[in-house]
Amino acid sequence: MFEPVSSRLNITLLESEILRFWQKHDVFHQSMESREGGPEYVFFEGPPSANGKPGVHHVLARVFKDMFPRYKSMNGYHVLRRGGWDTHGLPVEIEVEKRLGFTHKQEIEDFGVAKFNELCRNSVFTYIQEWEKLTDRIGYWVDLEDAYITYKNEYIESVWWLLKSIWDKGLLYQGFKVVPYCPRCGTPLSDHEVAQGYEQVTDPSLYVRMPLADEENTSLLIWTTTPWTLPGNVAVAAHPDIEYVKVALGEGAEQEFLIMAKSLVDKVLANQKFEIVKTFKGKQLKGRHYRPLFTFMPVEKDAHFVVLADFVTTEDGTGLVHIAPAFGADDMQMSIEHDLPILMTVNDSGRFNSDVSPWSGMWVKDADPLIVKELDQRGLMFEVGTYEHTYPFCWRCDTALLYYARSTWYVRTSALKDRLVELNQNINWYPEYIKEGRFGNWLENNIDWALGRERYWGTPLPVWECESCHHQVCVGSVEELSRYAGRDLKDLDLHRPYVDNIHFSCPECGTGRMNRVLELIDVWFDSGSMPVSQWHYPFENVENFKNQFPADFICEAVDQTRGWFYTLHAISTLVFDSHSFNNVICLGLVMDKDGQKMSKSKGNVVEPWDVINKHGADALRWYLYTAGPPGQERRFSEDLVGEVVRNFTLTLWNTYSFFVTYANLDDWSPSQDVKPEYSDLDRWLLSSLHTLIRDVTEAYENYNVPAATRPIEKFLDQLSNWYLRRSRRRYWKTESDSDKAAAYMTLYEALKALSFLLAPTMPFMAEELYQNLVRTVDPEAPASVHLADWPKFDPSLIDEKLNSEMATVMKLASLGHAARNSENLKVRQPLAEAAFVVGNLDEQGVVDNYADLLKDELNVKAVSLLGSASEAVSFSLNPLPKQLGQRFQSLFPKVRQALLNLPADESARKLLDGGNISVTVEGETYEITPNEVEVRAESKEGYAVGSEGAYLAALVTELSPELINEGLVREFVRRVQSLRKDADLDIADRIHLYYTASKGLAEALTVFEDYIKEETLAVKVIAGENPEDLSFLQDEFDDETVRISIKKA
RNA sequence: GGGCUAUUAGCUCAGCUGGUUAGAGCGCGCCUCUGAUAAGGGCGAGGUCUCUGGUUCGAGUCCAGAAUGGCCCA
Repeated sequence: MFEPVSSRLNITLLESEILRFWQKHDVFHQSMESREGGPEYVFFEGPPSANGKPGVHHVLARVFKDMFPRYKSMNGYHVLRRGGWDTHGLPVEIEVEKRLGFTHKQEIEDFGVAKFNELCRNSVFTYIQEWEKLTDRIGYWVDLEDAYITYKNEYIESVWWLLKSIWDKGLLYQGFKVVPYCPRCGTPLSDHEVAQGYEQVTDPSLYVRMPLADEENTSLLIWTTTPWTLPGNVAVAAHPDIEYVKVALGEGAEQEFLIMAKSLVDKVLANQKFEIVKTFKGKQLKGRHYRPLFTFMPVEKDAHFVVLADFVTTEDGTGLVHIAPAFGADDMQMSIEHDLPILMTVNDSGRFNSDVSPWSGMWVKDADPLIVKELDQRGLMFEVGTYEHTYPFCWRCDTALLYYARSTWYVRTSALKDRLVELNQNINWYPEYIKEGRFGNWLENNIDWALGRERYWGTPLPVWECESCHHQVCVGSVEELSRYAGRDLKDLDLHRPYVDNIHFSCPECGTGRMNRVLELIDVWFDSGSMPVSQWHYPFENVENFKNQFPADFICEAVDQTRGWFYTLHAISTLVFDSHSFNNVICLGLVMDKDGQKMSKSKGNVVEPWDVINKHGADALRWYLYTAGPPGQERRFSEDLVGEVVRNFTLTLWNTYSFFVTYANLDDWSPSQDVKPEYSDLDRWLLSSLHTLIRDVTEAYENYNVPAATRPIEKFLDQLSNWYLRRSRRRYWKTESDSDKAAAYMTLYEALKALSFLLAPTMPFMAEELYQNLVRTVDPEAPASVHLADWPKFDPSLIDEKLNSEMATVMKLASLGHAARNSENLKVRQPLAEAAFVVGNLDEQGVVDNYADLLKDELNVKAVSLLGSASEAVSFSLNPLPKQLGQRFQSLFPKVRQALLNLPADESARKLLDGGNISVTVEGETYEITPNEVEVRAESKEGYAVGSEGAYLAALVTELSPELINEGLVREFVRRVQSLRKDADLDIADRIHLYYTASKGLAEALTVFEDYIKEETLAVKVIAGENPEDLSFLQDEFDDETVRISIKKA
């Protein structure tokens, strides 16, 4: 006996019971332990940070991460699924700062770094319970009890080891560079951080005069959108080969001369009267001095002259670019090439320093209008407008970034660019275009990794520097640091401020004191180092690391291309000269219903719990797998999850519940003695099933998620709406013969296989099916479907011919229904005959071979094939472009026309009998085979016909009295059945049936009494009577009236 | 400005190396079937396959350009 299954499904109840079951039997850990000794399949968890709530986009990543480890486990692989948490970094600090009401770094210093970091450490897991609950509820199996945590000393020590390895290769260096800098956070941002914060802004657009020193009344005209950089100006750049002009503007005393690029004159001086006085190449401007706009700071070097540079363009502006070395990467390059002074007019809070007296202490962007005003008053402002462009903002605090010259630490990744690119060839990217596209391009354009962060809560950069001789050492372990310090530091917290308090004397000069450099490292280095650091390698777990590197599979959203995907790849390339992962699924971002990215800051994050509580985790998972290509962005819609439940889950459930109900009624089990005798329909279903197993397995091996899921939907549809619909009677007939055994066995095999095929994707439903269908009959079977083996397909059961034949049968049945419809012939009315036309000779056998099936489905007494000799239809020819086009190329249109000119009926008959026909085009005669022309059948008058392309179904519509009677009886039976249903009778309950009917119907009912008894499980049929104590149904149809009552026998 | 990617029915998506009637599901309207089904079946309305050129006997598909959305980089 199987556990009885209600036809109603309570999804959330079912899922919570399954969760309890897994927990009780510790199935997750068993799924790892039971596969120990098997080949390793390595999965890396990209660590999320638990100081924010998980959203739907996290669910997306987690369910994709889940399915492959489950699949591989079922295939005998040992899959460690170690979780991880990303715990360092600015986001954590910002949360704490907000709580403390801090707005500036100095407040942290005053508060005390030790205390501050303690608060950070405590806040890191604010939402960890939320994460654990959700992870558990969606069935994502990952080991969170044994998760790696990036703030642990062991983790940090491994990171230090990696940094030391990079240092030893000479790839860690300190440089002076203009970096995107957040003045509020007081730290430079890495490129991937900057990338997250571009916004459309409106900035001032200024055209400013720079009066030449040696030419009266003549100015260089420059353009800028950042007035605050003007006090730092030391030069103007011109392109050596662009044409410049001197133009005259105004009259008399008002007259002045401006210099700018020729091609921009019309744009800049639109609506103004001007005259070009002189045209010359940019190189002629070289070295021309102009009068500085501001002189706040002393200039020790020669400055304020024109330099030549290739980066100057004429896309906008004036073709003359103002250079402030402290505030632009190109500008800094110029200062190096031309030995220009660097004017640091702004402090590291983004405010003017005391030298810039009028605006000292003012936030530079606030000073913009004041600077404009001053220049205007001095007559230097030519034009002021506004300019819309994208400008970077701090991705966390939303402060405008400044490009600002800082000394900071870099990893010289650009030195290994070629290796990064080569090793990328070892990675399979899904979707594939990321490999050479987004990721490949990023590697090709690699720039050094800005590693330093001037912050508090993070992995300290383990570099110590001598106060006196500036000798630097990089420390790669606690043990090494202990040696330097001359005491055992194994209990030292490797965070600030504790590491900062470790000093020792300089090993180089022997006298100076060594201080740590104070910087932290980019948190992305933390997460990118997880293959190593999660094992505390090389200090421990050397074997584990070696077994678990590189990963076979990782999966995150596409925004990690420059994030985790890159840092994993970069670190493994730098340190191990290896790639870090073999296969990666790169998910598209989840958008809200309007196509906007979901993010915490926008507050449009969909609450995953709403969806799960309503539709269940399986349905949400299935939706995410099947909704579209994984790499494509997707708009999330809760309604579509509901559709999964209606179309897929409930269909599956009903099929399952049908099976269990009837199998129990018949006391059937897979081990019964009756030998099944499979029908064509059974063999077709098994063929489809094994085709499905083959295709799904192949899809998993290729990381093709839609191909691993969508075909299951199609199979289930065919199982439920064709196989089962066509087989229904086989289950409720009374005798338990070999045909019934075959029907049960086939359906059982299909449902059982589905439970395995669905295990990685719908783990809850799969478990339910498995427990009831497998475990109840085989207590020796593995305790869970997730501990069982993945099914193997049997090629001997795959019959392509059968598959295509059945497709034809389904098509004919569908046309038969269409034909009935066209004449309003309801299916309950039996008809004498249905006749079919099929497209080609090979398919003609189908009608005979599947005659019973077609008769039953269409409720007709006979089926036949309308041969070529038939008078019932007329034919036309449809020359097939694919075949004929390829054969005749440009001659095709003429051949086609020639074929259409042939007498259609005669040609069609030849073709239907397998013969060739010939056409003559331009004097040449060609033989045309039946494969090259489709024969189409069309209806003649007097038939109910349905047709599509070459296929046609025609129904004989004349009704004999017997057929009419049978139709009446069917109407009657249907009403009895619906009474049974309304009375809530069990499907096997016997009844007593009473009726009174009008004359014609009464006659029919007498003739078909046995049939009625069989269909309605009536042990007694009493005509002409409706007992008064029973309610009755009164109805009219086909000009007959009837009154029916039933009673449970 | 550059790169990647997408654009097919009201919505969500298929459409293989080019083949002439562009499909499915949902939704909508009409009809129908049913002792597994919250379902099923049939018909219908709904498409200039984003646009413009080109290649070809033939373009949703290939090429060039453009537009719009998304992401990334400047």
